[in-house]
Amino acid sequence: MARLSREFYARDTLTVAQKLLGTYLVRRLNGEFLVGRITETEAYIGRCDKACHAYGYRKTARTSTLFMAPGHAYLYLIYGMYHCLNFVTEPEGEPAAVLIRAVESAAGEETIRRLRFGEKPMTPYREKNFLNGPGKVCKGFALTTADNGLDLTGEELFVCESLADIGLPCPPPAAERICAGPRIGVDYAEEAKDFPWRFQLVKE
DNA sequence: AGAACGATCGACT
DNA sequence: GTCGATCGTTCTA
Repeated sequence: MARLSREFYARDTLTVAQKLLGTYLVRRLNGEFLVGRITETEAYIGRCDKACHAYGYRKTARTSTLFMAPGHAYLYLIYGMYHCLNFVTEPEGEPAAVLIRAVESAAGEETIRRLRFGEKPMTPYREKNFLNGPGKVCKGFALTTADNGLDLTGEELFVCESLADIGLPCPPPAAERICAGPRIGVDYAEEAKDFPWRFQLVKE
């Protein structure tokens, strides 16, 4: 199966964060493919970014994942009850990552719905708030700290450019552009709180 | 050992 | 718009 290579992730984090928009997150769970089209990302760069867990190259048990080779998954628990999915970027030794903030379901939707909402019926409210946040993405794709450190060049979790890469039909391309803005929930990060390092696809 | 806090979400006014 | 849930990580001592 064609998938993004380690070289894809080994680049500048701001580039990777933008290039990931429109690609497909693929999670293999019990033989089924759960797929989401990535629509929103944020960049975190340890070298210079006070919002990054590895700011100033701070290496602890948690941040050690950020020091792995590019193309690994960094998952952590936030607020005691949610998880966040990131992809490690930059050449190995530069701790940095891209946070996956939102996706649109593209395959395996039945399973994703059940993981996300249990047996609760869908409503317009739930439809609107399906996978539009980092904790929601992890819930819908059954990702937890148990998956921390997964190699994205492997079979369980990876990203591909096109649905054709995993043998699925491709929807027609939409008219979209990239919009940049400040990141969410990092008001404590002093000057870094205003960095325009959040990227999303918006319809024309 | 203890305390503070968080890259969030959903219920509620 | 506000607010509480809930617990691992990190820092201080």
